[in-house]
Amino acid sequence: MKIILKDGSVKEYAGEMSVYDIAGDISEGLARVACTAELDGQIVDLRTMVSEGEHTLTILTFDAEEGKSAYRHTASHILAQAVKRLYPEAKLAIGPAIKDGFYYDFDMDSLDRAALDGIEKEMKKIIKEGARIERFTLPRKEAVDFMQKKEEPYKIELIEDLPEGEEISFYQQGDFVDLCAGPHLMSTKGVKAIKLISSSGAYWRGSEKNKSLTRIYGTAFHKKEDLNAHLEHLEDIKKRDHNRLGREMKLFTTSDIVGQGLPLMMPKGARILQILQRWIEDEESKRGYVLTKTPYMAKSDLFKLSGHWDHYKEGMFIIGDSEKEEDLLALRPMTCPFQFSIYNAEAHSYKDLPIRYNETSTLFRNESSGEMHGLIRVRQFTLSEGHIVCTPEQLEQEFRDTISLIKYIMTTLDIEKDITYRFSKWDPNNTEKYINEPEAWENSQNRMKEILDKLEIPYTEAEDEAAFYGPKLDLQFVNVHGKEDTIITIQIDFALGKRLNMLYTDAGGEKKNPWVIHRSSIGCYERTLAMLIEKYMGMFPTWLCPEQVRILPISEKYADYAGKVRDELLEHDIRAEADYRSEKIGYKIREARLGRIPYLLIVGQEEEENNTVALRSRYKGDEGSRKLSDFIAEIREEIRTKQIRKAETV
RNA sequence: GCUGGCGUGGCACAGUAGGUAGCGCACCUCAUUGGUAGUGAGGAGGUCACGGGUUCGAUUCCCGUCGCUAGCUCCA
Repeated sequence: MKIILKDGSVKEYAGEMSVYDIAGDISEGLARVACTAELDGQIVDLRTMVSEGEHTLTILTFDAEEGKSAYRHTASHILAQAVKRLYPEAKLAIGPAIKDGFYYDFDMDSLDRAALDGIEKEMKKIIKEGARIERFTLPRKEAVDFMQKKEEPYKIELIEDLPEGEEISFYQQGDFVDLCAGPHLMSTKGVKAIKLISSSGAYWRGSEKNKSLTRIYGTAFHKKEDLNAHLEHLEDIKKRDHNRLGREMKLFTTSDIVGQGLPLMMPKGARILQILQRWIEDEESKRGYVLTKTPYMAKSDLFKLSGHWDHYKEGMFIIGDSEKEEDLLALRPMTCPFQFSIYNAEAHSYKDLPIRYNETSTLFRNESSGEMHGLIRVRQFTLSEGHIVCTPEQLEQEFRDTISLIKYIMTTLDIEKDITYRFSKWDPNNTEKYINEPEAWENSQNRMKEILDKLEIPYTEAEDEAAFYGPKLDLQFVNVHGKEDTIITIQIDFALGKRLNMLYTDAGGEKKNPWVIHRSSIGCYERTLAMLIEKYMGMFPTWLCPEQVRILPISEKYADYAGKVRDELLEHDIRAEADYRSEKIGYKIREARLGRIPYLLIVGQEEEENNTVALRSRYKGDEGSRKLSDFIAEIREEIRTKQIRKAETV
């Protein structure tokens, strides 16, 4: 047979050979580090026998994504083996490789850190033993019998769910056998550096209706140094965690007695939200939006009409005694029905459309207790919420304009590279969650897809992620923990206009239901702030800083001048504080040192005499002395243009 | 909601194999200080989240509640 390697060179062999043996023939070193291979475009196990004929073959090592997967998947089997040795009664579920590591789910009691350490030790022992990993297959019936004998009910369920005719493969290392599609390394010895990270609960097959299993997370690297670097990196990114940084920077706090999911914005945090909100409201106004201000609650009748009562009741705070239902009020989880009521307060002609409503809208959602997280998942939040009411002909242009607004916001905040687009569609089988009008769903999803493709938006599609009334384009952000959240959303709504009987008169005098775009521009302010904290590690761009300049007199003698400088800055809308207490200089400049206050002005005799300031910035460090008026002009320009400057010194 | 972990002065943490608690930073007072967490002296601040149980005695052990947190599930 003829094997074409990735560098184009050709090897010829007589008779069948395994991928592993070919790797060994290329070089012994390559065989040692081989994790998996790509044979004729398919990822295959190293044990795969290559038949006669011409083939292309690339040996994949830990450096390749697929290699990492195979490597870590093998590590997960070692984990499973170790667990079975220490806890023979544990039942195996599944154990895949994931980004940066692997996990394995077991039906067993929960584990503490000491138990994890014990398992980790056993894993290292297994690696040292270096058992060969063998692959074999069984017919379905025998596979089930085999797992029955091993008393592995979850594995039996998995086998039974495999499509008829699919090859059922197993991997064995020593006395441990696992149902697995592979690929795997050739020996447990191949796994060099492992670490168990944590354990937690996880539902069997991801459904809360099923049994809760114990999941163990771990990671594995080819080199010890890389593992250590990764662990350090994990520690490092925790320092960006908005939940930690936001509290440390006194942006927000929480209180047991106030309640879960109800963060308290402290003066600095509130300041940032105010800056963002003013900016967004002004920007939207420039783009033809009109502001509304609607109630925080409404009679349940409104939500029954809108469909929220049927599709979103679980997520709502209901006020009043549910026994006397006619009197029930509910806090609003969304603004739509309110803005629609404003629309309905007058008669509309097609000439009025589009109408773009926006509101900085405080919303309430009764999230389950385990969902709350810092500023990212809360029970009360403020959304830059808007609804565009338009004709079918206007839909595309309005969608375009919405995207353009969002892009402007993301560019200004410098987060456009940090987000991904998700086209969220309904699931026709989930009739509980969605308004069941398949035709309307098809129609609006097609409409959205068409627009997205035209705008060349690089999106991924997601089933069963839509709103109950229509498809969404979600802008996704990944937080420091690697968890993805929606930061901004644009939705096409085919349903609520009809439900709430929204109408306009078209050119022919006919009454019609308009289309509605639900959209956020900057998202929910709390969540967006969380993202900005993590993005900037607390070093916000100057225009967003709650404190932009701090003035420090070198001795109390110059406190007056420091005060004068501060007043002058405040006069020019620059947020400045002066600190007279010279014994505090050291501590007070800590934040400036960390880059959280971008500018530090030091003043003494020389500065007072010449009306100058000695400037230190996070951008350039010691920038020397300059005229106060020059400094003011510079910083004002930076704030006005919302510059994103890169910190060169911190 | 589920499965873990955690909850000690404003913040970040020690500690107690059960005998009612400390450190650092911050805070207050005095002195000193012309240069980037300055120095010296002194001081205040905690019923160890809350409720119950076991015990002669609980911050420490057990149970419950609340909150924080990592996942899962669900969502902006």
